[in-house]
Amino acid sequence: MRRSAAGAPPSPQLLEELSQFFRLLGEPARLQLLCQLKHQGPMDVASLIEATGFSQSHISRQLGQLQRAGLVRSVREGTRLTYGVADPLVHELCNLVQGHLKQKLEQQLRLLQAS
Amino acid sequence: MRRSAAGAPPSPQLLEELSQFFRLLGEPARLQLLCQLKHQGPMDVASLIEATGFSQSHISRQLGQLQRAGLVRSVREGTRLTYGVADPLVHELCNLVQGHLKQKLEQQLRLLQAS
DNA sequence: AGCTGGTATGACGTTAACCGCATAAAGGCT
DNA sequence: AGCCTTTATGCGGTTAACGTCATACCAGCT
Repeated sequence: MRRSAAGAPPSPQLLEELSQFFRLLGEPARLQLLCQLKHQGPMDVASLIEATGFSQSHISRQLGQLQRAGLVRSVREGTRLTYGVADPLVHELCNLVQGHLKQKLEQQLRLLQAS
Repeated sequence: MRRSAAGAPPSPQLLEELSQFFRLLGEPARLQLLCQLKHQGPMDVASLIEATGFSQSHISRQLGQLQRAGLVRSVREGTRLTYGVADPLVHELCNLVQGHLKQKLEQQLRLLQAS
């Protein structure tokens, strides 16, 4: 067992899928929609428009992508759709990254205080 | 305590930083470099060029971004630099997402078999 | 059926990111 | 000092994604 070598090298295809997923969260608008849904619970599109100020078509596109990725699920209520988070994954990811960002800032603080 | 409402609503600034971080991993080239370093351990730039086929300037730029994000750290060895992963975070993130992708595929399989 | 409210989608301008080429900057030699 | 090797950076073309407008689609109602 080699040191520092973890698992198998990821195939190009997996690499592409992983980066494609991360790219979804790399767009502030989509991340905002996800956080909004996480924070407020399921919402219909009209509420999302009101909450974010985005246009209807924009929201529809973003939610479509998120739904295809399995992050969000829609339920019909009469003529309108209500969207909700379908997987807590995003929340966990954000928490992990947030912890990393915090650590980085603390480190920078220590460097400044040491000078 | 409200149901389905987790934590505070993320500030626009945090949202931007989070998405910026995810955008780093949204580029296949960067993710490949990270995985390469994770898999092989620390490597110098020449080895990375050989392993990935990317141009020197390209690699330098990507590693620069990753280093500013605190994901990678460089050590001078004479005239050349050796880069290594500075945070296991990316590995954890990829594992989480990979699990999600797997689950999604299994679900699609079940849907096909049910038809 | 037609009509209305709600959502998705084709087309398109605009912005941002990638990526390579050439070159500058930095460190190590004689 | 000069020279060479290695890495970083300004510049520019190209590609991909965003975001809007207009429009098509879809479900429910009279």
